[in-house]
Amino acid sequence: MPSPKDKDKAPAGIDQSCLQHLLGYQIARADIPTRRAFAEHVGRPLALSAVEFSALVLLAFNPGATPKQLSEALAMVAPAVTVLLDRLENRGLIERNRSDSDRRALRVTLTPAGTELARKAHALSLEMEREVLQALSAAERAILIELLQKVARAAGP
Amino acid sequence: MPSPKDKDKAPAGIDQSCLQHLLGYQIARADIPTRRAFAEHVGRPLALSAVEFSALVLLAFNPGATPKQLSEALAMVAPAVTVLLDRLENRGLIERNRSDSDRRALRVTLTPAGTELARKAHALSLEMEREVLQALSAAERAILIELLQKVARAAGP
DNA sequence: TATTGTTATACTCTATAACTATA
DNA sequence: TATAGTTATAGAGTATAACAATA
Repeated sequence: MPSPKDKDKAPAGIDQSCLQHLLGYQIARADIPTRRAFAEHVGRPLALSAVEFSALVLLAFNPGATPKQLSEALAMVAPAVTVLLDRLENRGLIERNRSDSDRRALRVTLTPAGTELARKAHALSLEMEREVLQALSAAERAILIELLQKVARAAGP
Repeated sequence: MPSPKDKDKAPAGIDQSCLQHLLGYQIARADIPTRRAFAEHVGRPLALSAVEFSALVLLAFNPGATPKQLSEALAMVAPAVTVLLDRLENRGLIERNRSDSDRRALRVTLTPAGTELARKAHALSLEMEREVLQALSAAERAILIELLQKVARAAGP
C-alpha cells in the first residue's frame, strides 16, 4: 500500500541484489542507457546503427582496410560484414576495389560523402559521451575505460 | 611480409584507437568474453540463456513476482516475458498462478526443479566470475561494478 | 478508461553452409 | 590446399499492434 508521496508506477519493483555482483549483468544494464544515448545523439540524426558508425570511423582512420580486417575489429562474422558494406555502398558512403597485391582481397575506402558523414558522426559521439558520462568524474571515466579494456583483453583474444 | 616470429594470422589488424574513448564501444568489447564465459560455465551446461538465468535467479530471490515486475527488472517488453515464461514453464521450472488480490496479475513461483536449477546456476556463475575477472584485483572488481552501476543509474531510470 | 497479460506478426541481427575466385 | 569474399538461408532476439480479462 504505497503512500501518496510514492511515485512507483508499478508493483513496486523487485530485489535485484542477487544479480548485482555479476559483471555480465552490470554490463547489460549499463549497455541500455549507452545505446539509447547513441541512438538519440548519433544513430537517429545520421541514420546509422552502432556497427555502421564504428565501421565508418574505423575506415576514416584506416583507409583501404579489408573486409577481413573489419571483421576482426568489429567482432563480426564475414557474411555480416558483406551486408554491412553493401548498405554503406548503396548509400554512397564507401567504395570497394580489388587489391593489386592480392586479387582476392578488397580495399575499402570512404567516398567524400562517407568521409563527411564520419566526421559528423565522430563529432556527435563526443557530445553523446558527455551526456552518458556526466555522472562520472574525468578520473572515473578513465578508470572505467581502462578496467573494461582489461576485461576485454583478459579472456578476449 | 611478416617476420617468422610474427604471430599475426591475418592482414595485421587495423588501428582501433579512434573508437577506444567511447564507452559504448568498450562495453560492447567487454561484453564478448563475458558472454562467452557465461555460455561456457553456465549457459551450455544448464541449457540456459542469459535472460533465462537472470529470471530464474530473480524468482529464487523474489517468489511470487509478477511478469510486469520481471519485465522491468530484465528490461524486456511484456510479450518477450510471456514467451520467456512459456519456455521455463514447459521445462517444469516455474508455475504461473492468478493473484488473489488482483485477478489480472499472475504470480510466478519456482517449482522444486526450478529452485534446484537456480541454485546450481548461481553456484556456477560464481566460478564464471572468477575466470572473467581474474585479470582484476578485488578492489578493481568493486570499482568496475560500482562505475557501471553509476552509468546505468545516470541516464537509466 | 486504464492495466495485466497474451497472441500474432514483423523486423533486425547473427550464425552456418555452400559457392567463386584467387593464391 | 587454403584464403577472401559472396550468397542464401535459418535461427534467435526483440519490437509493435491487436486482443481478452479485470480493475
